[in-house]
Amino acid sequence: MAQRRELIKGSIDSLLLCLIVEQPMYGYRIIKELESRSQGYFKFKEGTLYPALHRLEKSGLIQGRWQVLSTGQQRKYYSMTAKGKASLADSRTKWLDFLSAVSMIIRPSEA
Amino acid sequence: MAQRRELIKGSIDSLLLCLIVEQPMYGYRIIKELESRSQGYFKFKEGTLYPALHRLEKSGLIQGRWQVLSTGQQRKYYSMTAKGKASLADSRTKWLDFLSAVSMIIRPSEA
DNA sequence: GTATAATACCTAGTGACTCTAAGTATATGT
DNA sequence: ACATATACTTAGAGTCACTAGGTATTATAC
Repeated sequence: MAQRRELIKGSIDSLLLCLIVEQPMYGYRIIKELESRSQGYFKFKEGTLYPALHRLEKSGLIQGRWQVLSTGQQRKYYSMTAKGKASLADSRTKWLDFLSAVSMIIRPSEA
Repeated sequence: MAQRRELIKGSIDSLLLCLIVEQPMYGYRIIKELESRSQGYFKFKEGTLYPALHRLEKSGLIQGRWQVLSTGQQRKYYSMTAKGKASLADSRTKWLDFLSAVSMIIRPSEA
Protein backbone atom coordinates (compact mmCIF):
# COMPACT_ATOMS: atom_id res chain seq x y z
CA MET A 1 0.00 0.00 0.00
CA ALA A 2 2.93 2.30 0.46
CA GLN A 3 2.70 2.94 -3.24
CA ARG A 4 4.79 6.08 -3.37
CA ARG A 5 7.59 4.51 -1.41
CA GLU A 6 7.70 1.53 -3.68
CA LEU A 7 7.59 3.54 -6.86
CA ILE A 8 10.55 5.54 -5.64
CA LYS A 9 12.41 2.40 -4.74
CA GLY A 10 12.80 1.38 -8.34
CA SER A 11 14.02 4.72 -9.55
CA ILE A 12 16.29 6.13 -6.89
CA ASP A 13 19.47 4.78 -8.43
CA SER A 14 18.62 6.25 -11.81
CA LEU A 15 17.73 9.58 -10.26
CA LEU A 16 21.05 9.80 -8.45
CA LEU A 17 23.02 8.81 -11.52
CA CYS A 18 21.15 11.40 -13.55
CA LEU A 19 22.27 14.18 -11.26
CA ILE A 20 25.82 12.99 -10.77
CA VAL A 21 26.44 12.58 -14.48
CA GLU A 22 25.83 16.30 -14.91
CA GLN A 23 28.47 17.20 -12.35
CA PRO A 24 30.08 15.72 -9.23
CA MET A 25 27.81 16.17 -6.25
CA TYR A 26 27.70 15.50 -2.53
CA GLY A 27 24.86 13.90 -0.62
CA TYR A 28 23.28 16.83 1.07
CA ARG A 29 23.21 18.78 -2.16
CA ILE A 30 21.60 15.89 -4.00
CA ILE A 31 18.75 15.82 -1.51
CA LYS A 32 18.11 19.54 -2.02
CA GLU A 33 18.53 19.33 -5.75
CA LEU A 34 16.04 16.48 -6.14
CA GLU A 35 13.56 18.34 -4.00
CA SER A 36 13.79 21.56 -5.94
CA ARG A 37 13.83 19.99 -9.40
CA SER A 38 10.80 17.85 -8.61
CA GLN A 39 9.04 20.83 -7.09
CA GLY A 40 8.92 19.22 -3.68
CA TYR A 41 7.90 15.72 -4.70
CA PHE A 42 11.16 14.01 -3.82
CA LYS A 43 12.26 14.57 -0.25
CA PHE A 44 14.80 11.88 0.42
CA LYS A 45 15.82 11.15 3.96
CA GLU A 46 19.46 10.70 4.86
CA GLY A 47 18.73 7.09 5.74
CA THR A 48 17.67 6.60 2.15
CA LEU A 49 20.25 8.63 0.34
CA TYR A 50 23.54 7.81 1.99
CA PRO A 51 23.11 4.04 1.85
CA ALA A 52 22.10 4.42 -1.79
CA LEU A 53 25.27 6.37 -2.57
CA HIS A 54 27.38 3.79 -0.76
CA ARG A 55 25.67 1.05 -2.71
CA LEU A 56 26.36 2.78 -6.01
CA GLU A 57 29.96 3.37 -5.06
CA LYS A 58 30.41 -0.24 -4.03
CA SER A 59 29.05 -1.31 -7.42
CA GLY A 60 31.59 0.94 -9.10
CA LEU A 61 29.03 3.24 -10.72
CA ILE A 62 30.17 6.35 -8.90
CA GLN A 63 33.29 7.31 -7.01
CA GLY A 64 33.49 9.38 -3.85
CA ARG A 65 36.24 11.80 -2.87
CA TRP A 66 36.43 13.80 0.34
CA GLN A 67 36.99 17.48 -0.03
CA VAL A 68 37.66 20.00 2.71
CA LEU A 69 36.25 23.47 2.31
CA SER A 70 38.14 26.59 3.37
CA THR A 71 35.81 26.75 6.35
CA GLY A 72 36.99 23.32 7.47
CA GLN A 73 33.73 21.60 6.55
CA GLN A 74 33.99 18.26 4.87
CA ARG A 75 32.06 17.07 1.89
CA LYS A 76 32.15 13.84 -0.03
CA TYR A 77 31.82 14.50 -3.72
CA TYR A 78 30.66 11.68 -5.93
CA SER A 79 31.52 11.55 -9.60
CA MET A 80 30.52 9.25 -12.40
CA THR A 81 32.56 6.31 -13.61
CA ALA A 82 32.46 4.83 -17.10
CA LYS A 83 30.56 1.91 -15.68
CA GLY A 84 28.09 4.34 -14.16
CA LYS A 85 27.46 6.02 -17.49
CA ALA A 86 26.76 2.70 -19.13
CA SER A 87 24.44 1.77 -16.30
CA LEU A 88 22.58 5.05 -16.60
CA ALA A 89 21.94 4.49 -20.29
CA ASP A 90 20.69 1.02 -19.46
CA SER A 91 18.45 2.33 -16.69
CA ARG A 92 16.93 4.88 -19.00
CA THR A 93 16.01 2.15 -21.43
CA LYS A 94 14.54 0.02 -18.67
CA TRP A 95 12.57 2.96 -17.42
CA LEU A 96 11.10 3.62 -20.85
CA ASP A 97 10.25 -0.06 -21.30
CA PHE A 98 8.51 -0.07 -17.97
CA LEU A 99 6.64 3.11 -18.82
CA SER A 100 5.33 1.74 -22.06
CA ALA A 101 4.30 -1.56 -20.43
CA VAL A 102 2.38 0.22 -17.70
CA SER A 103 0.71 2.57 -20.12
CA MET A 104 -0.66 -0.44 -21.97
CA ILE A 105 -2.52 -1.42 -18.80
CA ILE A 106 -3.19 1.80 -16.97
CA ARG A 107 -4.90 3.80 -19.63
CA PRO A 108 -5.96 7.31 -18.71
CA SER A 109 -9.54 6.15 -18.96
CA GLU A 110 -12.11 8.26 -17.18
CA ALA A 111 -13.05 6.92 -13.75
CA MET B 1 20.00 -3.00 -8.67
CA ALA B 2 17.00 -5.17 -9.40
CA GLN B 3 15.48 -2.11 -10.97
CA ARG B 4 12.72 -3.81 -12.88
CA ARG B 5 11.53 -5.72 -9.86
CA GLU B 6 11.36 -2.60 -7.77
CA LEU B 7 9.59 -0.57 -10.39
CA ILE B 8 6.95 -3.26 -10.62
CA LYS B 9 6.61 -3.35 -6.88
CA GLY B 10 5.10 0.09 -6.74
CA SER B 11 2.59 -0.53 -9.45
CA ILE B 12 1.31 -4.04 -9.06
CA ASP B 13 -1.68 -3.06 -6.96
CA SER B 14 -2.74 -0.46 -9.50
CA LEU B 15 -2.31 -2.90 -12.34
CA LEU B 16 -4.49 -5.49 -10.66
CA LEU B 17 -7.18 -2.98 -9.81
CA CYS B 18 -7.14 -1.73 -13.38
CA LEU B 19 -7.96 -5.16 -14.73
CA ILE B 20 -10.50 -6.11 -12.09
CA VAL B 21 -12.44 -2.89 -12.46
CA GLU B 22 -13.15 -3.84 -16.07
CA GLN B 23 -14.64 -7.17 -15.07
CA PRO B 24 -14.33 -9.74 -12.29
CA MET B 25 -11.26 -11.88 -12.82
CA TYR B 26 -9.42 -14.80 -11.28
CA GLY B 27 -5.73 -15.03 -10.57
CA TYR B 28 -4.52 -17.25 -13.34
CA ARG B 29 -6.35 -15.20 -15.91
CA ILE B 30 -4.88 -11.98 -14.56
CA ILE B 31 -1.37 -13.31 -15.01
CA LYS B 32 -2.09 -14.20 -18.64
CA GLU B 33 -3.94 -10.97 -19.29
CA LEU B 34 -1.12 -8.80 -17.95
CA GLU B 35 1.37 -10.70 -20.03
CA SER B 36 -0.57 -10.37 -23.25
CA ARG B 37 -1.56 -6.73 -22.78
CA SER B 38 1.99 -5.70 -21.98
CA GLN B 39 3.28 -7.74 -24.91
CA GLY B 40 5.27 -10.02 -22.64
CA TYR B 41 6.72 -7.44 -20.29
CA PHE B 42 4.76 -8.45 -17.22
CA LYS B 43 5.13 -12.10 -16.31
CA PHE B 44 3.96 -12.31 -12.72
CA LYS B 45 4.75 -15.40 -10.74
CA GLU B 46 2.10 -17.01 -8.57
CA GLY B 47 4.11 -16.13 -5.50
CA THR B 48 3.72 -12.50 -6.46
CA LEU B 49 0.16 -12.45 -7.64
CA TYR B 50 -1.78 -14.48 -5.13
CA PRO B 51 -0.38 -12.76 -2.05
CA ALA B 52 -1.12 -9.44 -3.75
CA LEU B 53 -4.73 -10.44 -4.36
CA HIS B 54 -5.07 -11.59 -0.75
CA ARG B 55 -3.63 -8.29 0.41
CA LEU B 56 -6.07 -6.30 -1.70
CA GLU B 57 -8.96 -8.40 -0.47
CA LYS B 58 -7.89 -7.98 3.13
CA SER B 59 -7.83 -4.22 2.59
CA GLY B 60 -11.35 -4.37 1.24
CA LEU B 61 -10.46 -3.15 -2.25
CA ILE B 62 -11.58 -6.30 -4.00
CA GLN B 63 -13.77 -9.22 -3.03
CA GLY B 64 -13.24 -12.84 -3.89
CA ARG B 65 -15.90 -15.43 -4.59
CA TRP B 66 -15.34 -19.08 -5.38
CA GLN B 67 -17.02 -20.37 -8.45
CA VAL B 68 -17.22 -23.96 -9.60
CA LEU B 69 -17.17 -24.63 -13.31
CA SER B 70 -19.28 -27.32 -14.91
CA THR B 71 -16.08 -29.32 -15.23
CA GLY B 72 -15.64 -29.26 -11.46
CA GLN B 73 -12.69 -26.87 -11.58
CA GLN B 74 -12.65 -24.12 -9.01
CA ARG B 75 -11.85 -20.53 -9.62
CA LYS B 76 -11.78 -17.58 -7.28
CA TYR B 77 -13.21 -14.53 -9.01
CA TYR B 78 -12.30 -11.14 -7.62
CA SER B 79 -14.53 -8.17 -8.14
CA MET B 80 -14.16 -4.51 -7.32
CA THR B 81 -15.58 -2.86 -4.23
CA ALA B 82 -16.52 0.80 -3.91
CA LYS B 83 -13.45 1.27 -1.78
CA GLY B 84 -11.40 -0.33 -4.52
CA LYS B 85 -12.70 2.06 -7.12
CA ALA B 86 -11.81 5.03 -4.97
CA SER B 87 -8.38 3.58 -4.36
CA LEU B 88 -7.83 3.07 -8.07
CA ALA B 89 -8.62 6.69 -8.81
CA ASP B 90 -6.21 7.70 -6.09
CA SER B 91 -3.50 5.37 -7.41
CA ARG B 92 -3.86 6.79 -10.87
CA THR B 93 -3.28 10.28 -9.52
CA LYS B 94 -0.26 9.13 -7.54
CA TRP B 95 1.11 7.40 -10.58
CA LEU B 96 0.80 10.54 -12.69
CA ASP B 97 2.39 12.66 -9.96
CA PHE B 98 5.27 10.25 -9.78
CA LEU B 99 5.63 10.24 -13.54
CA SER B 100 5.80 13.98 -13.75
CA ALA B 101 8.30 14.19 -10.88
CA VAL B 102 10.60 11.64 -12.48
CA SER B 103 10.36 13.29 -15.86
CA MET B 104 11.63 16.49 -14.30
CA ILE B 105 14.83 14.67 -13.36
CA ILE B 106 15.24 11.98 -15.99
CA ARG B 107 15.05 14.00 -19.12
CA PRO B 108 15.31 12.12 -22.38
CA SER B 109 18.66 13.80 -22.92
CA GLU B 110 20.99 12.10 -25.32
CA ALA B 111 23.61 9.94 -23.62
C1' DG C 1 27.25 33.91 25.25
C1' DT C 2 24.04 30.55 24.12
C1' DA C 3 20.25 28.35 22.01
C1' DT C 4 18.56 27.07 17.43
C1' DA C 5 18.78 25.97 12.85
C1' DA C 6 21.20 24.68 8.82
C1' DT C 7 24.85 22.11 6.77
C1' DA C 8 26.96 17.47 6.27
C1' DC C 9 27.72 12.84 7.16
C1' DC C 10 26.85 7.90 9.19
C1' DT C 11 24.18 3.40 10.43
C1' DA C 12 21.42 -0.28 13.15
C1' DG C 13 16.86 -1.92 13.00
C1' DT C 14 12.09 -2.34 11.13
C1' DG C 15 8.77 -3.35 7.84
C1' DA C 16 7.03 -4.16 3.31
C1' DC C 17 6.86 -6.97 -0.54
C1' DT C 18 8.63 -9.66 -4.90
C1' DC C 19 10.23 -13.87 -6.11
C1' DT C 20 11.85 -18.77 -5.51
C1' DA C 21 10.38 -23.05 -4.77
C1' DA C 22 7.72 -26.08 -3.08
C1' DG C 23 2.98 -28.28 -2.61
C1' DT C 24 -2.19 -29.62 -3.81
C1' DA C 25 -5.69 -30.72 -7.26
C1' DT C 26 -8.29 -31.22 -11.70
C1' DA C 27 -8.62 -31.52 -16.85
C1' DT C 28 -6.90 -32.56 -21.36
C1' DG C 29 -4.11 -34.38 -24.90
C1' DT C 30 -0.99 -38.03 -26.54
C1' DA D 1 0.23 -43.86 -18.25
C1' DC D 2 2.34 -39.42 -18.59
C1' DA D 3 2.95 -34.67 -19.68
C1' DT D 4 1.07 -30.28 -19.88
C1' DA D 5 -2.08 -26.68 -18.79
C1' DT D 6 -5.15 -24.80 -15.56
C1' DA D 7 -5.73 -22.98 -10.80
C1' DC D 8 -4.71 -21.86 -6.10
C1' DT D 9 -1.57 -21.76 -1.75
C1' DT D 10 2.40 -20.44 1.24
C1' DA D 11 7.09 -20.67 3.76
C1' DG D 12 11.48 -18.54 3.24
C1' DA D 13 15.09 -15.48 1.24
C1' DG D 14 16.63 -11.23 -0.23
C1' DT D 15 16.23 -6.29 -1.10
C1' DC D 16 15.83 -1.74 0.24
C1' DA D 17 13.29 2.80 1.91
C1' DC D 18 12.60 4.76 6.02
C1' DT D 19 12.81 5.60 11.24
C1' DA D 20 15.47 7.18 14.60
C1' DG D 21 19.29 7.72 16.51
C1' DG D 22 24.25 9.51 16.42
C1' DT D 23 28.61 12.93 15.33
C1' DA D 24 30.45 17.49 14.02
C1' DT D 25 30.74 22.28 12.16
C1' DT D 26 28.94 26.89 10.99
C1' DA D 27 25.65 30.69 11.05
C1' DT D 28 21.81 33.17 12.92
C1' DA D 29 18.88 34.86 16.52
C1' DC D 30 17.93 36.24 21.18
